[in-house]
Amino acid sequence: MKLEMELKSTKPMPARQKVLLNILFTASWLDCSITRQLRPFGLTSPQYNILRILNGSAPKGLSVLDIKSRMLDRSSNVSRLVEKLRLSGHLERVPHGKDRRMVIVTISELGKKLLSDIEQARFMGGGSAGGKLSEAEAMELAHLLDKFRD
Amino acid sequence: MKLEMELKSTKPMPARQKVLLNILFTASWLDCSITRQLRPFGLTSPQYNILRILNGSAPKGLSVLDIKSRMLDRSSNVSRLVEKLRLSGHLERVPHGKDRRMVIVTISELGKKLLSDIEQARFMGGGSAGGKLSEAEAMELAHLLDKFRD
DNA sequence: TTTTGTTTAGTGTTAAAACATTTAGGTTTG
DNA sequence: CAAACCTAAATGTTTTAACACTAAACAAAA
Repeated sequence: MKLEMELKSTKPMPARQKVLLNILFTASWLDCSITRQLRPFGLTSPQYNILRILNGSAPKGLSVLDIKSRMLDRSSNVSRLVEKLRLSGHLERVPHGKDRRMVIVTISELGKKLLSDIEQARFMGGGSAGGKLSEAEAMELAHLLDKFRD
Repeated sequence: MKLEMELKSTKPMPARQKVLLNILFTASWLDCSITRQLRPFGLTSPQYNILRILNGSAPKGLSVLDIKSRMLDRSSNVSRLVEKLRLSGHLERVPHGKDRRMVIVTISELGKKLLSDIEQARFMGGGSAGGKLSEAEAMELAHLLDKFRD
């Protein structure tokens, strides 16, 4: 559905403002959908984000700051999120050998299994967001978003 | 900067997944920028959203549910946000004549003034996000986002 | 009319975000 | 070396989000 419909906007809007609202609205819509998909697995979306980052850099781990710098939401409190995931057994924390201020965080086998379970549920659910977009359109969209942030 | 750079992503990603991450990242970036701009005015971004919705439908007011259905983030607790804005004098609440369950919310003069102050500060700051996009690109981006949600 | 169900707004509670601050370890410089 | 400074992680505190639930008013039907 078009944004104007979604927001029941009456008056016409300048294109740049429409884009701005559309980005915020689409992201909220998407995050809501992701949250719903993650719920049965007991994960929040920032937690999921961390697990995927760690999985991507496995078997090497990352420091807390390295994780933060790779997150979608840079205002996340990584220390507390990591502690939660450690308590649930999805990652491990080991002190850094050289610099004892740092902590190296690594995804555990249980964490990897959870990620693959989620992947599979998504595949089964078929609900892949953005499915209406062609490959070329997806690339164009990503490019325009990059340009938007410039 | 390109998304891969921002997220320090090493491995190549399928286009649709890249779009997904890009939408979430861009929205978080944008929301952070808006929050920073609103801070001096003592407004949060959902509060600002409500004031703009009410301003758009002034002089007629809207019910709490009508406001909610027009918000960017549909999970907002409009009752509490409205109460906050009422306490700060930026809007007014009057019970609906016919249906006493409803409350009609209207932006106040103070609320209108606040919006125009914010508008002006933005214009002065010059920091209009998406400034690098041409009119045509902005329209294309909005269209692709609409299609993404389909 | 009374019962049943529905809609609208508000509330209660828990968890998480936002933001500053602290603690501890490391680095640099006098 | 010691003092000042910087960096990484954790913590404290306040506000807000998330979610279910309640209360009141309306609507419909028996």
